[in-house]
Amino acid sequence: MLVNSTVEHMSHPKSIAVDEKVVSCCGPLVGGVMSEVEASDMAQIFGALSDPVRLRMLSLVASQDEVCSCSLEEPLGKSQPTISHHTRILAEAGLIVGEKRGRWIWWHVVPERLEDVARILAS
Amino acid sequence: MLVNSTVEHMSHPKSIAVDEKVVSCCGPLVGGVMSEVEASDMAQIFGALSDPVRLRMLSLVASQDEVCSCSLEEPLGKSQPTISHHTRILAEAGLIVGEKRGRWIWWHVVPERLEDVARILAS
DNA sequence: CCTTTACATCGACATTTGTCAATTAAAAGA
DNA sequence: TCTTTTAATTGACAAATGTCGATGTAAAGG
Repeated sequence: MLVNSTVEHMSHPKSIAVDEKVVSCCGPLVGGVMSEVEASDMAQIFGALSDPVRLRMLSLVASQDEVCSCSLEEPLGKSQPTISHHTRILAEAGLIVGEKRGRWIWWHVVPERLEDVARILAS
Repeated sequence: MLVNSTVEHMSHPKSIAVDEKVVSCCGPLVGGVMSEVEASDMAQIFGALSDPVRLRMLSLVASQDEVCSCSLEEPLGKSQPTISHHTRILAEAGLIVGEKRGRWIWWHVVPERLEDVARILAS
């Protein structure tokens, strides 16, 4: 999500089921069959990781610990609206966070979130 | 992939880059920016995990260690062609393997594959 | 053979997704 | 206030995706 440095933190809107029920406990191998709600929440996260541009974007953000949107256009070869579109999807999945300072938004990864997703798969 | 018990094992067709370069070493946080080929390979795997029906299907298969396609239709509430479609996508991502015995195909998960994907995220 | 059963394939369709040009919004500096 | 810069939003469009009915295929049993 996007965080304004002069304002309170926003919580991830769609991460409740994953955070509390799935991630903290176990992977899909345990605890019976996944509910439709759990499945939809998890699908949203994996959907954010299912695009090559977003995966390269994520690795770019991870390679430094702060990257502004403007410096993503050139290495990814995409237009400014497309970059904005993809950062939004990664942010809504809780994988990156943007902090607005002046005219720029500085993105950084959320390592705990990546670990959460990893824990879903390997119980 | 699909494995016929009377025939040799098939290797996963699209998993080379992930298996050798990404998974065995590190997550997206290390080793510079991801190449387009690596990103496409990983996106295919995450794409297989980005659908609620497939996630529930995976958890169903994981909950027992062998499930035939026919017993997936009812709990998932989808038609037989749709089930076939989704099993194929999960299998092409290397997440499940099907073994044909008689008229049935018995599916089971590939835990090592799940661990591979987990290792991509949490280096 | 013929029938039945389990699964794959095909064709069609609606929905979703990725993309960009054009425009809007907001922040900073002159 | 006016201009510049950075990012979000809108509108449009092609491509990909999920779904099912209809049909094809292969295995087993009469």
